[in-house]
Amino acid sequence: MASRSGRVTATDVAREAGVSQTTVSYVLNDAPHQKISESTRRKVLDAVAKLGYQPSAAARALRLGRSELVLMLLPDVPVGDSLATLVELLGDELERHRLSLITRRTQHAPVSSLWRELMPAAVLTSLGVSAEDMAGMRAAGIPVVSVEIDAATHPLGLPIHQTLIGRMQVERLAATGHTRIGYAAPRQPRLRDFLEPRLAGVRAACAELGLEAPAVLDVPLDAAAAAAAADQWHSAVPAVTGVCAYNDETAFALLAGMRRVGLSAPGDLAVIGVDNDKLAPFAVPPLTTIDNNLDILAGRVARLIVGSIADDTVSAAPQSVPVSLVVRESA
Amino acid sequence: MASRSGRVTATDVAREAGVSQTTVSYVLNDAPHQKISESTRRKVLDAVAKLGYQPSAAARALRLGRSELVLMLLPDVPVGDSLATLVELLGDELERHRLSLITRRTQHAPVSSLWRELMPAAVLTSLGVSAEDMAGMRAAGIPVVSVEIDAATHPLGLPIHQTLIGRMQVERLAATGHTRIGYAAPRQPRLRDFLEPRLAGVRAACAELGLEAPAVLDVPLDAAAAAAAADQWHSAVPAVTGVCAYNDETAFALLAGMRRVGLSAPGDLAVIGVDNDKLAPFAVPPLTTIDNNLDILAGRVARLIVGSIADDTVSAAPQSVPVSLVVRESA
DNA sequence: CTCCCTCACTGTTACGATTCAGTTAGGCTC
DNA sequence: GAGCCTAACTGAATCGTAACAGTGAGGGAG
Repeated sequence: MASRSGRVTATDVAREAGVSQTTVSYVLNDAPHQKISESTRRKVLDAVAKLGYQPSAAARALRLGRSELVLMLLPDVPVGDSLATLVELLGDELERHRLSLITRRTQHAPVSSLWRELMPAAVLTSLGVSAEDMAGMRAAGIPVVSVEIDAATHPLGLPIHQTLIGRMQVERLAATGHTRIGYAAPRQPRLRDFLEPRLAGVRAACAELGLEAPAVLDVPLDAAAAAAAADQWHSAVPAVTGVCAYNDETAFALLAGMRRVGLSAPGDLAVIGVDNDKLAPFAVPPLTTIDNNLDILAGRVARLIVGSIADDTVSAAPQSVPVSLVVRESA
Repeated sequence: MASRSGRVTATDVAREAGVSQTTVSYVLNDAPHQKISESTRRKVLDAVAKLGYQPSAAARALRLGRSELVLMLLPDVPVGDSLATLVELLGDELERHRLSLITRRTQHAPVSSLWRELMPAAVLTSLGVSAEDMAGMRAAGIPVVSVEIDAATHPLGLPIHQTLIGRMQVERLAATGHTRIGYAAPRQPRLRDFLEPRLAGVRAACAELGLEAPAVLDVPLDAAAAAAAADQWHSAVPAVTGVCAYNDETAFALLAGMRRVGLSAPGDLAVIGVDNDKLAPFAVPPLTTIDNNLDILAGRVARLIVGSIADDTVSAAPQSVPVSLVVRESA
């Protein structure tokens, strides 16, 4: 049945169904403006089922000039629980639309060679794509969706309000009576692009609430170093009594450091994280944190991508993704 | 310069360099058995650089009958820190060989439609691919690498000795004086395929060391439920004094549960996890665990894949990946 | 009866790369 | 100087799909 090669092609299906290959293509693609009789359609679909025909992604991509891949460009940062979750959810969501998600670190290869080579159906970026690449992709008709830090710079962006996250951290601490706020920053310089807007939010909230500016300290993922930071906050005059951590990992490290120097949360130092890590409920004490609701974000991003592939028009102005406070015991 | 369409093709390069398109292809692929003069080679490469030519992955895939994608089939399980890390490391490693990693949940789509559609350069599987699919892929010349549970059933497998992991957990507990062992199993039924060999290792080690069979209890990711399990172990007669957790997440939940009922590790109940999660050092007390060295595994898997694509022959019998004990304080 | 229109298809080309099977031009041998 | 060989190329077929541009049959209008 199958031609000389092993593969079952649309031509094989056509032969089996007694129609032309063109007709097979029309049936399978529900081609608009083409009248196909019900009997023919049935014959084709039966032949497809019988032969187990599966269209070749490569041939389709060559013909259409675009593949069914979605390229996600990641900042060159170790993925934490939250980013991994986003990638996972997004992959599942896109899969429902027959799209495959490919992730690449921005750093490793020039971005242009990637998209020119893969002809992705869409590109998903969070940061650091050059203006030329943006222009090139636009010229090639590739929709670019950015999960944003700064919604202003990118047209088709889905903002995560990083500043809002920082704001909410401070508001929680202020609401529980803390007036002198600390900020636990991770050491990795690569995270700075995420760190800065969050910290800006913290600063802004402090200013608005009439609090002193936050005392920023590095808290690396190391209990001993974190202990030093905890001690420094605690023994400051006036003492820092509430700390916003960059994320839950940093918060875990800080809590471990505090334990070393005999401090406990929230009594000596209240701690609030970001991400709602899977392990956050098991921290000592259970970690109060900000959930950025990546499941919702993933759904929206997927819809935005699918929409911009189909319509070829920019969808409605993207809404900011909700962010919620998860109160446990650490703050 | 570029033909009517936007894309720069090999034909454009050929025109620019004043040679045939065939020659361009030979130069770019370093075609063996083809003599290309140095001057021609230079002309072609100059034209490539000048035009910014990037070969079309789709066209190449169509011609060669195989793409540059590596398909990783995942069991339908929420990805934890360790699996996410493996995926990340593997992606980076494969990227160095111009391969792109695509992950898919086994459950969602029939596997056959996936590989027939994508024509991947290789398939990476850990579990649950049907015999027909295996045969089909073999027939299509797609190398299948399995990161193994059971090295016996798959020919080109890279075994992670899950049983060895269980064994090492028990050995650690026995070495620190524990004689009555518990096993903290996750609730998700999907994890059973990983759970069973680990538990088998635990059972075997207990038997060999002359200990009673392990007391297996469900420990879901919920502190209250984990507390019940902890209490049950502690109040058994004779009491269970050391628990092997399925993984670090389960261990975190168990430690949280113990805290609720006033038990502490390792005094009342020693706890040992698996995975060496990023947060394991920050557990209370810091979590003793088994590191399955996924970075090493990722490197080996990548090499195995690249090797089997290139040689088309099965590489040397794969060695089992080292597994190591990380001693902290919980056991 | 002729003309035209619609329905339901089919023939053929193009997408961009790889590669088999030639085809020159020049040098060497006898 | 005829014959042969090799180096250094080029022409054309091919992979599987999509879709443009027909094509014949049947029916209705005039």
